[in-house]
Amino acid sequence: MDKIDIPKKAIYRLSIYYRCLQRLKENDVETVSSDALARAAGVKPSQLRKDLAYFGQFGTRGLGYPVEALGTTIRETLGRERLQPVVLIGAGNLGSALLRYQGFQKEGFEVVAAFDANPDSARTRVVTIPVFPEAELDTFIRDQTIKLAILCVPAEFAQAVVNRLVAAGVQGILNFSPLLLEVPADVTVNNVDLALELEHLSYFIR
Amino acid sequence: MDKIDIPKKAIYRLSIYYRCLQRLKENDVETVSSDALARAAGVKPSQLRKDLAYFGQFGTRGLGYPVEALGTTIRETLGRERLQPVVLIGAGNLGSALLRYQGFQKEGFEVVAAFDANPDSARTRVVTIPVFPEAELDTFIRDQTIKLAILCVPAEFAQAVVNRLVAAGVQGILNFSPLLLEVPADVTVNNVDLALELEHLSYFIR
DNA sequence: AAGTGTGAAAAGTTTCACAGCG
DNA sequence: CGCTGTGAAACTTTTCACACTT
Repeated sequence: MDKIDIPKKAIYRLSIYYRCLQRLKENDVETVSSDALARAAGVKPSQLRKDLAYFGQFGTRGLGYPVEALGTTIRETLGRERLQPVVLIGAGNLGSALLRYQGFQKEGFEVVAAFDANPDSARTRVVTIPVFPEAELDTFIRDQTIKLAILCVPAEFAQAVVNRLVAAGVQGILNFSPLLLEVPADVTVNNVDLALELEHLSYFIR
Repeated sequence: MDKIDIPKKAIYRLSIYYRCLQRLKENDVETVSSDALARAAGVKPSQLRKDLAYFGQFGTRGLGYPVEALGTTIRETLGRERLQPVVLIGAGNLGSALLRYQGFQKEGFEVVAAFDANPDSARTRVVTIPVFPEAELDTFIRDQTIKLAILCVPAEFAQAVVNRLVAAGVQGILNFSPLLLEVPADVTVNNVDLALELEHLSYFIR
């Protein structure tokens, strides 16, 4: 894998480009210039071209990029050729909202199961995704070879749950606990820290 | 304001340091070295020192940083001396979960009101924060001089709502719509794009 | 002529190493 | 002596400018 020298931020942008390409495809656009796609994605054209160049040559000089083919390539690059199953741990307030959130399915992720210390609680009954007791987490992940997990448990349990997830084979964790998680180098953690984001904003208002 | 040449990422880290300092304070620690605080925050000691140096000199050589005083300074730097009122727009699935989310209050933000096209919907009844019809948004923000908003409306309405927020005086927006928002230069938008974060992870699993 | 691909410059950020202070 | 503050070096990422292809 020569993923080493590609800026991490470029990977994020790839997802954004992919979304824009999908919209273009829906509108039956066949070709798009770096200029137009960059504007849609909110980046500079030169950056878009540089980002795409990390993965190969996709454009035709004088013409632009083929919408469909570029979309497919990015999809494959992101490892999204096939539907990724995801589990969610902690179906509390935020967790159960995420279970109902349509954005994940819309982008082609399937939340196949949720786990909670108290699976019968009122909140979890609303959703159609099955909620299992937390104890079954390890075997489920192993049996279904799940690689992605969304973590919504209270901060004090987060590290313990992460250790179990990692041991069971999870390689990517979307973490909503405001906490620094310790994981081996081959596991990626993405932190979504809502209070932190709000705090960051408050610096910029005068 | 000489906020110009401070790395944006340093601002994020400031919030993290602040949290760590709060924990230390709770444990009655009076002084902390850059080494210890950096480890708690998950950064290199040299980076911590550099970050703090952007704002002045707070440490005592040979000793470390005073926990309480440094906390206060960071708090002021982040513009958090006083409780910041926040409004939330769009009390749907995700929005109403955020209304119930305790993390914001825990970090000293008060979500004072929510607005929704359909304020009487079942979901919004659970929460104690008042949910007003969307039409009252503009006057409320103006009257209460609200500067921060959390945006959870469906993507197709997001830009229109943002225009109203900005016109009413909002300067910071925490945006949960997977959409590029257009705002004037003096308004800051923080995007939390959940599907994007998951997609990003899927690149790193093999 | 239009628009990509890319080396090189610029800008931004992190890390180092050590002088200097308590 | 211990630990901060900081200039300079190293590294990363973005932007530019233009050669090159269709």
